[in-house]
Amino acid sequence: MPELPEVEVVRRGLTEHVVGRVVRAVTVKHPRSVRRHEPGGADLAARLTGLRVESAQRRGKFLWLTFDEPDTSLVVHLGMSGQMLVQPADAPLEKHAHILAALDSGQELRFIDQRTFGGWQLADLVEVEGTLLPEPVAHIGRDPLDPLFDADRVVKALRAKQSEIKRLLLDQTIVSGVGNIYADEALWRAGIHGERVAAKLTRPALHGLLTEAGTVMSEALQAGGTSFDALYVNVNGQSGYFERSLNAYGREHEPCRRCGAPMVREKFMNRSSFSCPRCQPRPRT
DNA sequence: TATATCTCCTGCGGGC
DNA sequence: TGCCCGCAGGAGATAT
Repeated sequence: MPELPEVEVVRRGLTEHVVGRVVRAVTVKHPRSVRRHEPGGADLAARLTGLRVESAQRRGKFLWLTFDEPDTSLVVHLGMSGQMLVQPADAPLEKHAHILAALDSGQELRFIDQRTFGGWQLADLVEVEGTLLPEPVAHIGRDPLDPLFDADRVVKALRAKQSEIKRLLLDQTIVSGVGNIYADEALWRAGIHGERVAAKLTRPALHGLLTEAGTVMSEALQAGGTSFDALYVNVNGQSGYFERSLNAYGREHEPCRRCGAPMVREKFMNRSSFSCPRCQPRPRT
């Protein structure tokens, strides 16, 4: 499932294979994949055709391409199962290939998305605190790998919240890029239970948690991302290998790699959370 | 205003 | 074998 490291792997792949190329034609095969582009798939296809890709950028889990047409961007979110593949135009079509963009290189950029949570949309670029961002990304906070990430500011924002810390880690407007997997990993490394109320955590504890979030995602990025199945692959169709290094996520009943206690799985926000009951004690009620 | 919950979707695995 | 159900989860919409 694509989180920040996986999205960054895709961004790098796009930089290598798509930047500098001209879009020759676009085919939208599934309307849900362009549902956030309000004028519709035909408009998206018409406006993309003829543009030269100038850069591939990212904030958190949002990707976007910029073009030789100023102020225009193509925002891509991979959702839960999205892939961006660059294939020869005559390669067999993948089952869930929903958008095809023919490039002047003779290759095709394909958006493949089994669960259709992701999608493409064209958006204007707007300036936010000195940085140009697509309008749909303007409200997203900086991620821990961003050179301008301001940990003091994020800690201050967290300490003003009466909500559980894991819920806040997943709130992309506060700190972006963290999904369910890396939230559990960062909390395990920091020794904090996800249901602790943020406002009751100390500043050093929150700084430590943010540091761990950045560290775990950096390590995952070096490994090429996390992959549990065929749903996540990078722009070349290769899977990541970081799942071998996960300490919390998916390890129910397995011994904690720090203290040996059996890891537990709990329901939180309609999804699974994995933690060590000894290293990450639940908050006192 | 802040916080919590619901909804979208598809493939897989378990139970019967 | 085939059917049904629960599960996975990002982010916007809706409810409290």
